[in-house]
Amino acid sequence: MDSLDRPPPLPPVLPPPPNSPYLFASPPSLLSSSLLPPLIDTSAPAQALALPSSSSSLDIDWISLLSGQPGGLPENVPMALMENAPMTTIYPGNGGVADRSEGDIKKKVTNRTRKPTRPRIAFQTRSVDDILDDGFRWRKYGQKAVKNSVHPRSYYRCTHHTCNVKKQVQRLAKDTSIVVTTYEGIHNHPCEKLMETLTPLLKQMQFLSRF
DNA sequence: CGTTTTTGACCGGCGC
DNA sequence: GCGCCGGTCAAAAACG
Repeated sequence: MDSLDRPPPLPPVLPPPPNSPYLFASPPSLLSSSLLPPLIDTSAPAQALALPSSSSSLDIDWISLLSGQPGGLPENVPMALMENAPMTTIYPGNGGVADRSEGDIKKKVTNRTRKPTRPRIAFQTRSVDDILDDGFRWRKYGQKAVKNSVHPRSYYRCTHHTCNVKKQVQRLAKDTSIVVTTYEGIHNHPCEKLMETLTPLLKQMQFLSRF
C-alpha cells in the first residue's frame, strides 16, 4: 500500500467540546503547503530530536526548515507536519489513548519491547479515509479487533530502515466517522515526500540568494 | 520478484 | 493461577 497516492481526506472541523481536556491542532499531513505549528506531547518523557542537519547534497538546516523556527523543533515534537484541513483532537501524552470505558484504546500502554514510554500523540479526525497522508511511508504489521467496536485497529511501522516510529489507526466506536490515529515515537529522518517537494524550491532559493 | 498486506499464533501485562 | 486483552511476530498470500 502506498498512502502517498491517495487523495487528501477532507474531514470537517471538529469543534472542541466544552471543558475539553484535550489540545487541539490539525492532523499530520504534508499535502498542504502550509506548515502549521507542530504537535506537543504534554506528558511524555523528553526526547531530543535527532535529525540530520544536512541530509542531502544540499547544505540545508532541515531542523530549522521543518520546524519553522531557528534552532529546530522543541522537544517531543514529531517530524510529522500539519495539514491545513481539519481541526483535530490531540489527546494528552499518555499515548493519546482514550478512556477504556469507551472501548477504543487501552488506558495503560503496555509496550512489549521497550519499557520507557515514547512520545505518543493521537489525532482524532473526521474522515472517510482511514489512512491520512502524513508524507511518511508506513508498512502495516498487524490488525486487531477492538473490544466494543466493530472496527479493527491497524498497526503500522515507518518503512525507513533506521526509523522506529509506529502508528495505530482505528475508528471511534462512538462515532465511526471519526478516525483516531496514534503516533508513537519521533522520525529520525526527513520526510521523503516533503523533500521531493521542497528540494527544487530550495535549490532555486539558494541559487537566487547568491545575488 | 521484491515489497506489502493479511491473519493466526504468540507474548506479556493486568485484573480477578 | 487463569483468562482476557492489546501489541507484535512471521509465514503465506496478494500485489505491482
